[in-house]
Amino acid sequence: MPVVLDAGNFDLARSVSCGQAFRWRPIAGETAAFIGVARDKWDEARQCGPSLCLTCGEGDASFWRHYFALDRDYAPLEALLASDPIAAPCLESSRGIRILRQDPFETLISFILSANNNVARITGLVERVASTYGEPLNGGCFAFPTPERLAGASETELRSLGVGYRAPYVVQSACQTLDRGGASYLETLRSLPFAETERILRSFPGVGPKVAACVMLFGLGFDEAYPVDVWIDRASQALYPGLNAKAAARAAAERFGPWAGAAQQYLFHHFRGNARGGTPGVPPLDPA
DNA sequence: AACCAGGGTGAGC
DNA sequence: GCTCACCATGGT
Repeated sequence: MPVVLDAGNFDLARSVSCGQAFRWRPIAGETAAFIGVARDKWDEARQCGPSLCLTCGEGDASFWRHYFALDRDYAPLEALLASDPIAAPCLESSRGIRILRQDPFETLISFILSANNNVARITGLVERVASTYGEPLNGGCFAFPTPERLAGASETELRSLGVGYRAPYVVQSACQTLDRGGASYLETLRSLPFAETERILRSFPGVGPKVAACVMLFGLGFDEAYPVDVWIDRASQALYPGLNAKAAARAAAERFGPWAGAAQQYLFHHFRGNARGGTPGVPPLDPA
């Protein structure tokens, strides 16, 4: 029995394709329909106007409502962006994106793989890692591998999947997760202060400032985390033309406060989208 | 054929 | 504290 969730102006395609999650692929022959995996569940998701339609049973409805953050009102973010003449244009291209509530270990490994890489290739990497080491679910999907499984993976095999020089980072970070208590340890980071969580995450091999911010935002619920990659460098400097990249990013994060992470995602999607051909009818931000 | 992609590490300063 | 070469891989 399908489930229909009230989704407001939630945009499924944008939310699962904007580079925050790597486990959703479009269903051939349909528009705005995706099959994806989160934790130990897989599902088909379809945009049905202002609703999100799922093929799961009623018992999983609350899980997906939480995963897609349908319980949260994004009006304050939209107002914040609309009030800035530079940021306002990204509303047209990014409205409806929600920060998904993903599994911390999956985000940790996925964003270790993201280093100096691009979204399309990361998606393929994560998919191959999952199907090689993950538990098979129904529907031909695979759960993301456990820390135990990846801690025992061989670097040679990971390299054969295309992981490249990040292979030792994956194995060692999985080992370190295991040493500290497994996947549940990462969950405990939610209740720690921001700076303390960042410090701990950066002690994992392959985790620097950017990856730590992604894990905190996408996996641990730190809404004020503001991951800075090459696109956000450019976007931040468009917002603050006088400042260098680092100072501009700091100013932007402070300006958006508890909405910094979501604002970052809207900016990322807008800037990256413009570089990839743009959204028809939507003028680009001035990169200056 | 260089250059780029949701960067991090280690060496040298 | 800071900068910089280097790191695999595939697409343009």
